[in-house]
Amino acid sequence: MARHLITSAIPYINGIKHLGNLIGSQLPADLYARYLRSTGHEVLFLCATDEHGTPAELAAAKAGQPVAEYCAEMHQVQARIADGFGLSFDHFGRSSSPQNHALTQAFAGRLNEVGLIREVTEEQVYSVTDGRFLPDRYIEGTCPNCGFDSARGDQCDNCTKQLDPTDLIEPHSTISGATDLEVRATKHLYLMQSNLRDTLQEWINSKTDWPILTTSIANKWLNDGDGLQDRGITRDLDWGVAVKDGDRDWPGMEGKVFYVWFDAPIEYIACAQEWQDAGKGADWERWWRTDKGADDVTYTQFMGKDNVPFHTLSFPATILGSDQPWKLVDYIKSFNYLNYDGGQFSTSRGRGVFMDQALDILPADVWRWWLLSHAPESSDAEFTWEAFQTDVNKDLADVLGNFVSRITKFCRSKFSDAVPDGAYGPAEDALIADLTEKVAAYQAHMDAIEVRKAAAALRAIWVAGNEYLQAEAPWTTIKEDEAKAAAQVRLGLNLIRLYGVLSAPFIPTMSKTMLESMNTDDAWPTDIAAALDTLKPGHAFTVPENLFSKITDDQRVEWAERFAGGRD
RNA sequence: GGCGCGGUAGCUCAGUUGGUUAGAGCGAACGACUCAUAAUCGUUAGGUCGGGAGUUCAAAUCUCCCCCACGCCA
Repeated sequence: MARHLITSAIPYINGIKHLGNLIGSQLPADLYARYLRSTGHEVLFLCATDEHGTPAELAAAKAGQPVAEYCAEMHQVQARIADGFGLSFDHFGRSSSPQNHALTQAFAGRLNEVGLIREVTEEQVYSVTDGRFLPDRYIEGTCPNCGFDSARGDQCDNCTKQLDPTDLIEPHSTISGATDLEVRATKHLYLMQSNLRDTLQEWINSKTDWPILTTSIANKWLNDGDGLQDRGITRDLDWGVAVKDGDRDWPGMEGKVFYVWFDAPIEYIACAQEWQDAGKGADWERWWRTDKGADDVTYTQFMGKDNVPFHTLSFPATILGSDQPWKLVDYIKSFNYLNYDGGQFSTSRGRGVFMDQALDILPADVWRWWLLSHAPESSDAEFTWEAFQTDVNKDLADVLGNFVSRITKFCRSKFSDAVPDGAYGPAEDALIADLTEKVAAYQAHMDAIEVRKAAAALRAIWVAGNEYLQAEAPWTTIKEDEAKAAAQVRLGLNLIRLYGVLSAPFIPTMSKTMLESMNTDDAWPTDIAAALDTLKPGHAFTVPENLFSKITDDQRVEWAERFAGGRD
């Protein structure tokens, strides 16, 4: 029994995420959390919404709501959908929480105390009409290079030339369209990451067991060009964590907030405080402070590859820079992207399936199974409706669902709604030996967080049951030796229980149905022979409804059409 | 243009430190079975491992060059 802290990258607040976002961090994190809990470990699994920054302000304005209200509402929406997918967070927090505000300010104060903060005065574009400084990408104008009339302040999308907002001809605000822009001086705080370069490099170098994807991205940022650069950690915005030096005011920084990428990862820690304050647990520092019990915690982070630099460098720079005994991440599991039918998922164009839509058309377990068994671990992966249909129909309906169906219905028609009595023989012993190996392989992949391989191993365990039934053919056996057929059926019913237990991390709802039908517990097997002897003769069960109805060709065609693009 | 991850059977992917006839699932063909969601089980077919050169007794696996896809950055 060990202690595991697990966090998923925190999704941004403005809108509902698509399936690519889901499989990129929350879903595999949930798989791992569920597996560790099932196998008897102590787990704290945290996630939250990332609520600060300009996009949230603009989304709120578009919705005609105050930003705090908008965020509170969207947090509820995301929480409900996460629940629908069975994401078993111990707490789903908010980066806008009072806990995170205080902790973020405390970190900034501490970093200032140890001399890792410097003040920089820079020139930025200010929109008089909007009454605010504009980030580069909210300024558009004509490209001085190619004449494209919708070039953004940071880059021209037409000729790809990198720009400064001041380069643009006839620049205007994309928020209001205002043209009364002026350049004003403004002061910001920079985290001196360059001072921590060697420390970070040494730390990254020590992580020899991390995925190549993770370390290569980190090394690129550490060594590319002039190496790791100092980073601005404040912004001229209203919505965010007010810049303070601990709990004191920060002279000259009035009216400014911390950059969203400074406060968002700190929410991983603050979320544990929220978890405690919500009455769900106690002693949060036992998970986060190595001087207060967290020295035996294994901390695993899950995220998409776009988040890797912030988790391998920026956030560790905050932690290491503080020189305080905060828990550092032990393992980063990063994912590539899931593509949709030959292209990218697109939030702006509504291309692909979004989490709420997915739950509208099919049970969560179906999505969980397909996404996890195709997790983009080694490279980008591809979602197509054809593959989705054949894969889930085959795996969930034909291999697993039909197994449950055939054995329970056979038992009911030839025996009763109770486990029949019969002694196991050589064939059953052989299956037990085979499954002992297969379960060990499954667990090895789960321990290593090899998601696809674990799915394949689990499927092989399901298939073994069908192989056994086909070879032993109780429907034939029963004609000459009823006791032997009874043993075969008893084993089959016990297999349903075993499958229910082992499959729970992937398909928790179907697993629950299986276990409830078998009227049994969910104790993780340590000995397969014992596990397959759990349901004793006479144990009553019920024949469940089919676990999963297949996706029809008509449905596939309709959905492919519906999700091709055009969502608002 | 630079950098990064990839390019293995029709499809989706495995292939650990180079070593016997390159693997799995799906799909296909054929066969078996009939308890079951026309499900299941078995057998077979199919790849000059992106292209070229090199190192080696031996390369999908190492080196160099090139091509392609995707991504990041200038």
